[in-house]
Amino acid sequence: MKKYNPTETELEILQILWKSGPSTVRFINDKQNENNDLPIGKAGVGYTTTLKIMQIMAEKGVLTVNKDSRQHIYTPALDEEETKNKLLDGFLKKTFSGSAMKMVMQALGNHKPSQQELNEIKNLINEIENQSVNKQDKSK
Amino acid sequence: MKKYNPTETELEILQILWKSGPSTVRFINDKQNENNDLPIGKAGVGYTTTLKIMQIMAEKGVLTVNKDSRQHIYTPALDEEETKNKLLDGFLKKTFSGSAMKMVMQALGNHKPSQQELNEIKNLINEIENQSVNKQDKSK
DNA sequence: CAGTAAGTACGAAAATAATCGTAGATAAAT
DNA sequence: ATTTATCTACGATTATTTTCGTACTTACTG
Repeated sequence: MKKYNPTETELEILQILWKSGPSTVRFINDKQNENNDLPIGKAGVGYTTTLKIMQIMAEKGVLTVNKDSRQHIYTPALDEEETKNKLLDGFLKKTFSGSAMKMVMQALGNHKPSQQELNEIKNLINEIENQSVNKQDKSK
Repeated sequence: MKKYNPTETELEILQILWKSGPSTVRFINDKQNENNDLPIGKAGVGYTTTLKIMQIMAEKGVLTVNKDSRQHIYTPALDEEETKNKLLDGFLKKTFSGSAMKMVMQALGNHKPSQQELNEIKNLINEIENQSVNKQDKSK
């Protein structure tokens, strides 16, 4: 299994697909252009640009495509969470010497989380701790 | 102030500089080639490649260079923490829709931190909580 | 059915990043 | 004082990613 890394644009497209489900090129292209609210004079991404990228992605196997109807329907072939984990991993290696802790610390220290968010984390930490203490029947 | 984003290679060089302090091209190039332990047949990064990149970085103002001696000495012109924060921010936007929490949760859930690491985080959380409790009139 | 709108296919240009070869200058070694 | 090693300068090449123009094809409208 070779290592695949989505490019910027590919990732943007994947995100839209993960969020909205299988879509046409038209839909994706519209989303791209409304997301990146463009400066006054500047045009958005051309339709054929998006098309081309998505065709390439399909070639690579990153998307599957249903050609039954004229408007081809593209579906992400990669698991969202797994892909994000890989991206996170690569980012960690490059930027924080692979230390998730360093990054978490920096993210927490930097981003001033709300009390609610802090609680979420505390809960998660508790879960993790309990898990390792009594890993007996945790079938949740 | 325009937004600058180091490329892969530039970041690698910055990391070495941040870690080791002002350095010559030779030093950086050596580090690069010992870090990326290369597959048997494959050569490392050429010296002039590293040189060229660093010259470009200097042009951009990302590095400063002292040319007093023949071996030019390069120094990072960007603050490490600030730069990493920006990178983190960009990564969050692209990959986790800008939610630091989502990412932290995924990082924690994924990487199975040690008890020691968990404690560090708990401490940090406590610090943050106390901070917001004590400084009452802190309008955010 | 004619004409327009909306798709896909695909080659090729433009933009960006990374690599290297070669030349010339300076220092070090013998 | 030669020769050899080490540097910098810099153009040019390669690789990768993104963008788009153009040609077809198929649907829709009247």
